Amino acid sequence: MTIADVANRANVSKTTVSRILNGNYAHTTEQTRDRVLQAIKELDYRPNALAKGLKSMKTNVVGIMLSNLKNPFWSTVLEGVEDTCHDLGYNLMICNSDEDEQLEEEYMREFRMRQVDGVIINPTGKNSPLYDSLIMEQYPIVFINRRVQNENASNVIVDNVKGAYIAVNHLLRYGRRKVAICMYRNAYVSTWKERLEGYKQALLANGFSESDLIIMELEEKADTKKESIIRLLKKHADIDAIFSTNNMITLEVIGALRELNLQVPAQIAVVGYDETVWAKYLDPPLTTIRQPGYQMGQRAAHNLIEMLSGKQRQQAMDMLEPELIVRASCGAIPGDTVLQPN
Amino acid sequence: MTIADVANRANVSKTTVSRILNGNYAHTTEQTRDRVLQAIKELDYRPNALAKGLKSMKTNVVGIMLSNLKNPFWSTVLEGVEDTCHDLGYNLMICNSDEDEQLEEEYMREFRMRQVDGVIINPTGKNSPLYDSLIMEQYPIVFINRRVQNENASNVIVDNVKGAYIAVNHLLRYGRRKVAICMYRNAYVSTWKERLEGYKQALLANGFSESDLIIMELEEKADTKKESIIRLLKKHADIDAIFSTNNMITLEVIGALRELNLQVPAQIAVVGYDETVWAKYLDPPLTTIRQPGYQMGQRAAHNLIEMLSGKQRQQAMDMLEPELIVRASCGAIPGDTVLQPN
DNA sequence: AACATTTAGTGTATCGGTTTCCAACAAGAC
DNA sequence: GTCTTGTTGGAAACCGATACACTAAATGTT
Repeated sequence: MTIADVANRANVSKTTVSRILNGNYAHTTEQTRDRVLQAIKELDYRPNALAKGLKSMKTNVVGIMLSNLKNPFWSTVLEGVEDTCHDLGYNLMICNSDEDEQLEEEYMREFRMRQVDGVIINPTGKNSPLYDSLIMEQYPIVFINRRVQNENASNVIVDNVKGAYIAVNHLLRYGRRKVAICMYRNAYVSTWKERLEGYKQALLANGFSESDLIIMELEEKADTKKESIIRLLKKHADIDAIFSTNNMITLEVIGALRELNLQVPAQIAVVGYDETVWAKYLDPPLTTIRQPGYQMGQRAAHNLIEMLSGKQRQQAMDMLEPELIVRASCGAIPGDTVLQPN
Repeated sequence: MTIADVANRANVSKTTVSRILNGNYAHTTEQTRDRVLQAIKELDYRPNALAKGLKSMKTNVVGIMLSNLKNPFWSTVLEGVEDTCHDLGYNLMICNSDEDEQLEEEYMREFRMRQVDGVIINPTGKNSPLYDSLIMEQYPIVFINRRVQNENASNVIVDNVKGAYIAVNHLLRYGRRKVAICMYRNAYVSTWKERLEGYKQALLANGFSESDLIIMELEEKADTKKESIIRLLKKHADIDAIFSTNNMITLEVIGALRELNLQVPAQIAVVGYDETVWAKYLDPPLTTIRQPGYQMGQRAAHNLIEMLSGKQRQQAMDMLEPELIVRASCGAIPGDTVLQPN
């Protein structure tokens, strides 16, 4: 079942069918148009996207590469990306680098062999030369969630410095004096650096000094995160608050606190990064920093596709706003208004 | 940069290059092979997958269609699918029917236009003629999570009757006498029917009768699920346990119980379907039925790809085992051994 | 030495579309 | 009546691979 079959049935040439399929009515009368559309319907003709893409150099497929598919945070982002792609006539190819720079390169290669029109990527952060060369050759790419330091990169991120700042500032405003940050040991990823920076800024802005920073670092790949946290909690026995920098860490922190029988928020207050469906049902309900995941996905897909149609320049830096959601775990009054820095 | 360029550079024909690229060394000496591989490397040649797919009628892409991308349950399944696809040399295309039968058809059409080798689908359940016709024409398709009633269908599912049975049986064994089931009102989806069936079987097996069934039905798309649950809880004021049939419903149930100030498990015990990362951190820690999501994804991808290589017959019914994870919310001793029906 | 067989490699059609260039014909200009 | 212009449509090249049908040379057989 090819375009030739349709052409035969309608007694026209392939050219004419192709024109009509693509809405190019310049060279056809309404009658031939009807004949062709009729034939298409009768034969239930489905164009072969491979052939089309091969000749036209455009597949209408975009790729998305995540670095940790397992984290439910991405469900929401993915939904935003998929919805937008569908609305704009694109299909989506997905892969998972699993924070592995080798895999990231390999998948990028596969995307390009498949002639994907562009890709959205949450970079591992470990492949700067790769990112740079892609940008240099103007390959359509949008970095999401994690920033890539290249002045010609297109990024869609959430303001991590601000998110961390409002979290920690909130804790300090409600009287906490020994606030620790709990994060992954990872030198490559912008999000961690920025959340650490926001934590630091909040402390300094509230009259604390560098020596008051309490940094609890975890191995990202380890299965023993909770044990590490317990160890760190024993080491820093005087802390009265924890700012936890992602949803997975937060769960482990809660587990550790429970195991040590430390009361939240009475003894230790907790603010977690990433609002989730379950945050409000935890014990106690968790104060979080909400990141607009769906919107981030939408924006990334939108920007990429604009870029493809040449409407938008390559370079862009979309910074979305995080939001503090106050619940009981931080020891403040739920319903309190959101605090802004400065 | 095409295969012709490589051929020129290595002073051989396209055919030879093609053979070497595909590991078909039958008609080449080691010397020419080296020359060609050298040329490939020097030119950083990347084969065009579109052209390859067009001619060879095989794309090495599989599609996955979910019906609710937003539910974090699918993160795990997706990871299993993606890992397996990657291991077996396939890429993955993803879409989201959002429980909409129109969209489901549309996406299916798109998959086929893109010459996807096969698809894994969590069906909306509303398109039986579509499923039947796909199966009839031997289109490679694996149904996941939800069963499609067609003797030639290939399904990968979890034993929902059993899952529900062990959940409810557990509640009854620990003395609950008024056990309600909380589920979506949806006539199309096998999972709901089967979980209801398991609930019923457990009651009957424990000496209860049809009249003891307490079914709390929710509108799936409504934003007011919690309110509905509260209304239903007031209506059935005498229940002492709730079996909640998916992770999202469970969260709403917990919210409703909290709002009504009903103590879990003292007044009402809860068992939820779907083990999640957060279940053990809820208040109280939640007893759940674990579904092997990653394994389900693995199996589905594996079966589909076997089917593509002709190694496996079309028909198949892979039934995975659910598992009871006992925590505090059901009122039984955590660490209790898993109960088996009969 | 003559012929058959095996090995190494090539030429070209093909997959199913798009696109460029050209043809046929009608209408309008002079 | 010829020339120009505009409209409708088709023939064929092309995108970049694969695969079939071949050939040329080397090797084996008697």
